Amino acid sequence: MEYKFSDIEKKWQQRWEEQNTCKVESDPSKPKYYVLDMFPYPSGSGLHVGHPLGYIASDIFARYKKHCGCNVLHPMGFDAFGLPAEQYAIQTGRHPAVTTAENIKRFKEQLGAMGFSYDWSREVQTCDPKYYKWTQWIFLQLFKSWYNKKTDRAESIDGLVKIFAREGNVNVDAATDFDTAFSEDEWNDFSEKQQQEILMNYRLAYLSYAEVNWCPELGTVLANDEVKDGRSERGGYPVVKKKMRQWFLRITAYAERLLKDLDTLAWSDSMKEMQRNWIGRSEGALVFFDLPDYNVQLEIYTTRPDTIFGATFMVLAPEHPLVEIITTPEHRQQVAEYLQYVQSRSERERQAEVKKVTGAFTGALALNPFTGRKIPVFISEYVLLGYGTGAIMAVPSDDERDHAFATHFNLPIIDVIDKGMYPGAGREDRVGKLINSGFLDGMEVADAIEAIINEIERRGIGRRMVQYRLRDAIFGRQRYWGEPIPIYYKDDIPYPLDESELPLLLPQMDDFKPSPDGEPPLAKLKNWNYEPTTMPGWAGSSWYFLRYMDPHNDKEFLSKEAEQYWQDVDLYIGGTEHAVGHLLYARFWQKFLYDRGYVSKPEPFKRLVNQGMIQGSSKFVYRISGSEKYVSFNLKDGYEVTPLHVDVSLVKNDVLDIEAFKKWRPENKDAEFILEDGKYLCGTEIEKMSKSRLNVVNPDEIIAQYGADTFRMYEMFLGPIEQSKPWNTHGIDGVFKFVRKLWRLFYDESKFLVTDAPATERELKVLHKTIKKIRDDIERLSFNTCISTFMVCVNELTDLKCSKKTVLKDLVVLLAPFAPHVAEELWEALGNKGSVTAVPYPEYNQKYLAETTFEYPVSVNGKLRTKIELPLDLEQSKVQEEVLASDVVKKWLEGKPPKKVIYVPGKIINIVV
RNA sequence: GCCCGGAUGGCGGAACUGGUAGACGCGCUGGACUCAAAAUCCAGUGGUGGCAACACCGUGGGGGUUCGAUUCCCUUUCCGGGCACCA
Repeated sequence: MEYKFSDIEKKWQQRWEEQNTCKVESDPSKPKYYVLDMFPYPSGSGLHVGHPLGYIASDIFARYKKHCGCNVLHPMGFDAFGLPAEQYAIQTGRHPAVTTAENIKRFKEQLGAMGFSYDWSREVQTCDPKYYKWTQWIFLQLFKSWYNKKTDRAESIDGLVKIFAREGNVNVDAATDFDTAFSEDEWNDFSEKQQQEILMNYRLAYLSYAEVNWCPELGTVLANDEVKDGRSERGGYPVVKKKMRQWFLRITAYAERLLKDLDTLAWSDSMKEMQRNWIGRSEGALVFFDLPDYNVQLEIYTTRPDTIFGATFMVLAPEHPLVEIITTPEHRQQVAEYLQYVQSRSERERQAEVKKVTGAFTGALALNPFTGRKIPVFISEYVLLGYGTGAIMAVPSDDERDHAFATHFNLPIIDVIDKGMYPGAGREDRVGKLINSGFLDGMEVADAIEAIINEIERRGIGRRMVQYRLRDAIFGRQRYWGEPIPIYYKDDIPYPLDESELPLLLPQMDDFKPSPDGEPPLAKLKNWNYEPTTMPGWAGSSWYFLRYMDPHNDKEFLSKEAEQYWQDVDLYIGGTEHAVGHLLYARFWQKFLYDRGYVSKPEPFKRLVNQGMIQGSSKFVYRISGSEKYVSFNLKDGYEVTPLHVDVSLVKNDVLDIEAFKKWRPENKDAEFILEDGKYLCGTEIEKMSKSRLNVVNPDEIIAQYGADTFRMYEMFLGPIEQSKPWNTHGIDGVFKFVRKLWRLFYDESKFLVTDAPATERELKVLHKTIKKIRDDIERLSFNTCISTFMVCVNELTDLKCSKKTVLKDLVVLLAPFAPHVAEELWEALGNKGSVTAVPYPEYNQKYLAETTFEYPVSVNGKLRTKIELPLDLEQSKVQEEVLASDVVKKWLEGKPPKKVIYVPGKIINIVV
């Protein structure tokens, strides 16, 4: 009988569906295990071979855990709101709701063909009102909460109102920029509008004016992580800074906890490091510098207060509010020109020319509180308004940028650190001894920092301060295809919708082109009295993992019972591209919900694995400029050529199918070719897999040719999941051969070969060795070595002609997570009823692994000389005796006694002479 | 510039805590079957020398620790990723 994968796979996929094999319910009698994939954005081009890499890995692990007796939650859904569908709609006139639904259908078909064990009854789609009702609900909870620094958690805003009414805000320590004190009497006298405006400063979801990343092309603002190199991540359009009224989420309140709790997570070091850098904690001091000629103080932040004796000038960000006040009449002109220049520069230019020194003198002088000298105040774009206080004390002796600035403007430089044995050290290194620094002289940097901060605090001219680079997240988007924000306005005051009014449905619209002035599409609707911006793409993905636990609940976002049972994600698999976006926001929402008592775990994802990207190998043809002639790869150097992407399906082993190429596009029909050895060879480049690069390999084709089981195993066989690698189909035959070889242990051309004969010791050894290795390797997600182990096992069983039921039945179960279809088929062939999924995973028996003797490699001075068979756990003295008795060893020792004999049981014997 | 990774045959990659480097697969070479091809099966396959047994070299380069290093330490080159005027 032949191995007919397409029949087998169809049969089992159908049966799993009919029998609800993958459905899972809370079951307190079993331990839970939650395996999650990052749900995909359903793009119009469907899945390519790169997408399933992580899904296959998670499916193997989920199935494995099921075999181990766990109750496994392994769901899938779609991140269905977002820019691409809306952009596509604007170009084609097709409504995003329609195209999204189509795309999801296609994705589900493709996923189904790969035999994943998803419980589709738990599917979520972020654009479904039944889902986004609860996204809106969480937003309302954020709106109705503030962050109490005293208790270090989010609390109800109603509680805050009570405190205000009772004692004003003087005893309140909240996460806010608001610093105006008021008493209980003042609070009670404020108008409704004034009260609401004050409360807005405390809410975790709040409206504020701020510089935002505005993308005119997309007609919307973007979060920091959606901007790369001054361009939008989606589409690559220019981004400019713009001051706008926006919704924000106060993620900065959680900066310290988001940082600290990273230590509790089983994530890769690089992933944690990326989050640490993004949060960007630094310790330093806030210091006030007097401006004697004005009645104001300049607040600066520094991480190196010890260098204050070397501060010879100050620099403000150009947009700093004090610039207007302190600029002297004679410098007004210069400053205005400089501000003009700064304005004219795009974010991109500014980033590209960071080395360029620019700035202007305001004419104002500040007083260095420690040297007592008057120092000039400059403005320059190298100081950013958004970080610290937007002003610095410049220490040109120790800061590279300050030094460049001082040199350019001819300002004094005073050495304050004697670097000693670290002459190349910079300010970050914090090494050396203080000089020219009054009472700090002779101190090590670390001690000096302590001493100066104490002195600053004693004099009341500043204080210790921790600063984060993390900014509050902009939450509104001037776009259509997203969750409406459940806020309405009365007298221009924003109020939350009542929870009973949720969901606030996204109204049907046909024309939702963005306008360049920032007017959101919903504002065009006459009877829309709600907030006109919608939520960003990451809103729905910040909590979807919780909804899977209780997807159909229309009373709560998540019931207590479901939450208590499933708790958190045990294994999360997805790409690195979400390091500082989704993964940070999701942790933030989880912590918020934890504070408010809705979930019981402060972190959502215990273990995170980042699958690598599968790149495409793009193929190129070389057109001779100004002609219809194409020259083969190795001959192209003699010509002036333009490389053009060619569809990978037209190329086999770098050879172009010329006829197919001519038919491929009408403009190619008269193409001529300069061949080498009668063939046209294409060039290759490894790039990201994408439609535009014509290098997309579709999994459907591979599955049609080899079947899903081979496809799954081949993707795993390519290498470690974490590694990125280019797709190539060359090796897939090897995996396919393995499945057929396994099949041939069960069937030859005509009959079923399996017998009930007892297995030999030798066969059991092969089996149990395999069980142990597979179990160990699955646990550390080393699936590529699992496949190799299976191959070795089947090769050995084939050599032994072992078609014995006792051996094969364990092997089939062992293989089931990897190749579920063929495993089910063979399990049934062995006379078993029911799905193999329910069968316990085989345990290995130490008895069959334990060797009594071991062939020891014997080395002399670390060089392998011979091998000698010895009982495994022999005493050192016995070993010595045995080894030295050997003729070969005697020869190597040349009659001299050895200095030492090193014996590691089960590993090696080494003789030192 | 800073911070993380990584470098092993012709190729993808194995070697879990220092212990026989190159598992497994691809490719290649030779052979069997065949009129022939495909498919399948068998054997070989890191390099150099040798008819051979065997010897020497070998995990990007240099150095170190160790009886023993792909693995640990220092240094250097190259590649990938992230951040980037963050005070």
